[in-house]
Amino acid sequence: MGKGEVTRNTILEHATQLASRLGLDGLSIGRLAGDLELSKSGVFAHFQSKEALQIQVLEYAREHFVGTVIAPALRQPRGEQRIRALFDNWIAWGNSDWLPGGCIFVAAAIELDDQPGPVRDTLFQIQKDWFDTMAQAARAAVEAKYFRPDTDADQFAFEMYGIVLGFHHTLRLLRDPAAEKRVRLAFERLLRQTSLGRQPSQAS
Amino acid sequence: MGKGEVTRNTILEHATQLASRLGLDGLSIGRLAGDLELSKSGVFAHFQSKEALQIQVLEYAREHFVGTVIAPALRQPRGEQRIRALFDNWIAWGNSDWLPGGCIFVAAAIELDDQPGPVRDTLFQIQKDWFDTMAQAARAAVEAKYFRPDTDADQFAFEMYGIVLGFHHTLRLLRDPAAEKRVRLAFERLLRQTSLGRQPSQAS
DNA sequence: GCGCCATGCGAACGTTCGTGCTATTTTGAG
DNA sequence: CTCAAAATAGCACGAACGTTCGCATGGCGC
Repeated sequence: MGKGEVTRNTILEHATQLASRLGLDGLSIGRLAGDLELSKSGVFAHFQSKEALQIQVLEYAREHFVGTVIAPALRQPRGEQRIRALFDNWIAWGNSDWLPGGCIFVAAAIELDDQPGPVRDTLFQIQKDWFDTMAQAARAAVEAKYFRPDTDADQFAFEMYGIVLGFHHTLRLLRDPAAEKRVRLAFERLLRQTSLGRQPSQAS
Repeated sequence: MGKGEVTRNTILEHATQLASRLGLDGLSIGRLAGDLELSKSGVFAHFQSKEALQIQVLEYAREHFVGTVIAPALRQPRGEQRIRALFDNWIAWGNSDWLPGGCIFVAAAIELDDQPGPVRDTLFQIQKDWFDTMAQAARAAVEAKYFRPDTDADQFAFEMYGIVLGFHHTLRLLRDPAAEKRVRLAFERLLRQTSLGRQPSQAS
């Protein structure tokens, strides 16, 4: 790994953390250069444009997300353990010190939701893949006889997503110390209702 | 209402819609002036600073939120009807043409969650009040014998909040046409589980 | 209908932004 | 050790930002 690549990684690391606090748009090349004691043009030279920097930040974050959230969970057996691992890792990801401003994908989703372009497209794909991963884990949980056979996997992913989003807002804006307790309660409720084993008749 | 106040309202109206798309930080006085065919200094004169403008935008949006979401719901009888009205009005608010970029409070919450200052404080209070309104409606639903007597009203508010946030993301970033169906399904599930009437034994 | 004061304009300020150039320094292969 | 190539610095640009100031002007109370 040449020196340039080392610098590039350093920049991306810092940029990712900065973007989690200030948003992808709040990222500025001058700020990055100042923080890392580089020249503005030195930083700029590693990326052809600010837009390219934003995209690479998203991809850099995705690699970490896959490595710390998805991959470990997929090493768990299908069913309850994998579902719970996805959830726990996700919660830990949003709280990690590595992202001082909270989940960068949540921040970016709000920021980019009506700003068409390649950056949005990148984020869209990341989020879509994540949804699919959750839904796929739900389908595997059905096969593993953990979830009810009539489970709507996409609906499960939707509800899981909402629960974690609620956690993110409650923790980060409202600073509610009960946020983690609440999110776990909500998830248990979702699991209880989706899983086999004593659950309501839930007609139709 | 003097001329100045009329202009001020026009500015705030446009600023609110702009902020819903670009964020409170993306708001720029020059952009506002251009759109409204005013001079930059003319716009600026109505507010002492950009920060004051941001705060007034939030308060302007809150008035609308109270008027179109909360007040009509509070005119419904306690219990199921009021709970459903809160939910329906909220969904409609997030979809309304009046907010072309989606709920401005959601956008602002992400943007401001780690940027201390008076703007964040204003939003914090708005969101806290909204949480309290939901929880209070849940308590009223308990009194009205719609919700189970052991209902945790704050937990209900948390879950309702998460469900709607999931809707917001699914609709706005993923553009999933099934978003509205999903959010209604999730809410029905929450209601079924919280309300009296055939519900699971839900031990402990 | 006079006169004042709210209202808005125009120009300018110092910064910061992203983005080009052209040098200069640093790196690593032969 | 040499020298081309890679990496970074330096400088400048045009544009946009929030903010300030002095000046015109027109709406409205008296």
